[in-house]
Amino acid sequence: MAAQVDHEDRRRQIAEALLRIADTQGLQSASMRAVAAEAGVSLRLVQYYFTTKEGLLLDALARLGAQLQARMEQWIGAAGSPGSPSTPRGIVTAVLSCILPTDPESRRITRTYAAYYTLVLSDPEVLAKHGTAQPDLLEGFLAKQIRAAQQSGAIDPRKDPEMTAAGLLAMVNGLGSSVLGGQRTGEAALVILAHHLDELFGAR
Amino acid sequence: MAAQVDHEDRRRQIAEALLRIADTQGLQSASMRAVAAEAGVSLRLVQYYFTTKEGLLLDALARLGAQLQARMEQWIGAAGSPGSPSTPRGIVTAVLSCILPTDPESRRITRTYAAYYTLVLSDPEVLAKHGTAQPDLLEGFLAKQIRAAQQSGAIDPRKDPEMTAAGLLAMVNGLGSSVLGGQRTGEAALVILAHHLDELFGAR
DNA sequence: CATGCCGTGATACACATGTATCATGCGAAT
DNA sequence: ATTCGCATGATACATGTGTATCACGGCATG
Repeated sequence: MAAQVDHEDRRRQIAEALLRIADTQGLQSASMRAVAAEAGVSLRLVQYYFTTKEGLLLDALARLGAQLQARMEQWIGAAGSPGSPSTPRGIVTAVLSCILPTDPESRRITRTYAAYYTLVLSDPEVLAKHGTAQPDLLEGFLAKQIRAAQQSGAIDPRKDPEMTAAGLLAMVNGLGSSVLGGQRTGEAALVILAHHLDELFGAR
Repeated sequence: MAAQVDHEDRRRQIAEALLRIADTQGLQSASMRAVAAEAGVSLRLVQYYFTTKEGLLLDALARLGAQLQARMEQWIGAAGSPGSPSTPRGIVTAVLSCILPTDPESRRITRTYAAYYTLVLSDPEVLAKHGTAQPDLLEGFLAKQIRAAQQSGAIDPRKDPEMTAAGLLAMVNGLGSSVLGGQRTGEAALVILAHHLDELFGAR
């Protein structure tokens, strides 16, 4: 039987309020009361749907992960739409540059992830499955694309795919951090990434 | 006249207690009382030497920066001691690999910096001068070393020094984050870095 | 109609936190 | 020797926090 109100909708509404606060003011400002106010509901409601704060944090993090994944799939799809059908280079470029905080959406996602980062460091065991699974998968995916590019002759076959993928991903992460820290603009980071991708693939 | 007690000593003692807590439990656990307890002094003393908490945080951050810089200079010096006198490649390798969280000391520094990172994101203006100056200087320094290596023929002269330096630094940052997040061991990160440095300089 | 349960509001509670205040001791300068 | 100022201790205060409790309304089912 359908409940009187849509629970999932409520949960989403509250969790996204949490993410909004984490983005704009950091996670330490995301108190239960602040989340309730941001979501336009009472404190009791937040308690009702997510019994504890940890539950709320975890649920919101899961949603954030889903958002990032959706965004990546969208960018990968868009990479092969107008021209050639999804060359490895296009896919790698899409994945990496969609992580970089250039547009408002990616800025939001990156900032919010950064807000969670500190939390993970002080509470390593709680978020074990969420934190490590995603990056490793991404790294493997990139390595596969690189290997494909090597077989089609686009990349020097002497390069190690795993190491190259890991290096690229780490670089994008670091570039993202520098953008968030205000040291560099998002466009500048994108230029640096493009430069290195140009160097990796034989284009000149 | 010399004060009854050495103020600088006390300040250092308290600030390092703050850094110790930030390293092990994160900055959000570094309350004034916790810092006082860790330093073995009364809460009043912490208030006395650093009137406000913000003052304490800033002072501790400055000390952390000094520690990192000292460590880097030491590693740069050690890079040219046994063999050749400080080749650019040695310097670049030393600088980058000394940032990576491999030994306990660098783990401590990196973790503590990470703890401050979130703070900078939510309070961008307070730490404006401290946050942006250091990385930019480092990047320029690395670019200079790369340019020198190009002139001595060790690096492909067609590479852009600034972009290469920025990319390397970002990569090391990202690698450090992955190590702290438990995704990778410090040695693994070092291997990846070495691999990319081998690729940059012509060695094979 | 009665009953019981789900959704929701108001409020309480215990605690931690940053900061301020009051007080005291102790060395030094007049 | 007295007085003044620095260093330090004990404690108070206002506020924000996560969580728990009590109470009430409405809808479905008997």
